[in-house]
Amino acid sequence: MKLSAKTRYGVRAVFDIAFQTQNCPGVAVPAKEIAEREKVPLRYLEQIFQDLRRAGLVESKRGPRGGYFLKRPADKTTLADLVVALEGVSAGLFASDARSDDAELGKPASAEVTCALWEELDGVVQQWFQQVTMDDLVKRGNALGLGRDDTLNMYFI
Amino acid sequence: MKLSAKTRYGVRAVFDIAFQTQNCPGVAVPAKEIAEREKVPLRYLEQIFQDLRRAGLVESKRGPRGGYFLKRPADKTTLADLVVALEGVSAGLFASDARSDDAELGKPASAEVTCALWEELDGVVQQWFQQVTMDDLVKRGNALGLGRDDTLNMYFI
DNA sequence: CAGGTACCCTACCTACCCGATAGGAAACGC
DNA sequence: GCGTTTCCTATCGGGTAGGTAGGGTACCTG
Repeated sequence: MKLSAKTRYGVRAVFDIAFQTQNCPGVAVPAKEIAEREKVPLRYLEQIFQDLRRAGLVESKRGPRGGYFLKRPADKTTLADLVVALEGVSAGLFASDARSDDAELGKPASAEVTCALWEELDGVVQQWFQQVTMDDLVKRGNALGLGRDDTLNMYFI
Repeated sequence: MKLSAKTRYGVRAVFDIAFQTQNCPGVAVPAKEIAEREKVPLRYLEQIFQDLRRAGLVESKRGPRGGYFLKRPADKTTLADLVVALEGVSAGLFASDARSDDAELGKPASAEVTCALWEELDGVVQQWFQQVTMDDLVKRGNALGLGRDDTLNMYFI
């Protein structure tokens, strides 16, 4: 009953990109910088970004001046997208295991009731995930007065 | 991002008692019967019931004719009670881990935003858990026409 | 009071998976 | 071509979920 560190790292990482590049969308942010700011092991963060890239949420640019940037605008990427990409579950965060209980020969008497229950919970949670966009988080960051790294904005002077 | 089998088993077990004794509340249901109906390993189910008993959700009676029965009426026991008792988390199902990220020296830049996020999610989920009672589940079971075991009602003829 | 029933307590074990580290290859920019 | 940065794969240690086991204790019945 908890989110994996992978997902939490991933949310922080994507938020970091969205926040840092809110004035210059599409600019690549190197993983190294993100790792330092967000206190995520670099080599582990790289793996996370691979998952995000394969899921079509970020794109990458190699070599100097390379890094990662959002494929879609920040208000089109939801927490649900991240969770699905990183938690490794397509649909049914809670219900999935309950299903396997039935699959085994001889389903429990109360399966009809409890399975429906977990699916409802899934619905509630997924709906909540879907209505939180990265842009929402950026706005929150601004409201809290979080600091941006200047190096990115340099090129806009 | 999933409930443990322990919690799922526990929900089924408590539902089983509530459902079987809906016409004769307070009658003890032996673990052995529950284990068979709900397809839960008996020795494991016993452990689960110990947690539930210590949490004050069920009471037990030893010896022949013994078993477990609900301490409170079914409409006063919520899913939240069960989850707290079995998942081993007092408060903060999601937020707990995010906290420890901060605790480590050098908190990530986005901690202010993301921690608040997980706490909100906690709130949503916990609220949902709190508004589902065992009695609700019993009603669902009846609506679905689930079968009760006759042996308990025998004594009411 | 004897013996079976059923709960109770503690220890232990094992397979899985999360989180992380590592090595090296491929692309890119200057 | 040389440094930078992403990309791919393998590996690995530790924690824990899930279940087994053994023995004890209360209770009822005959």
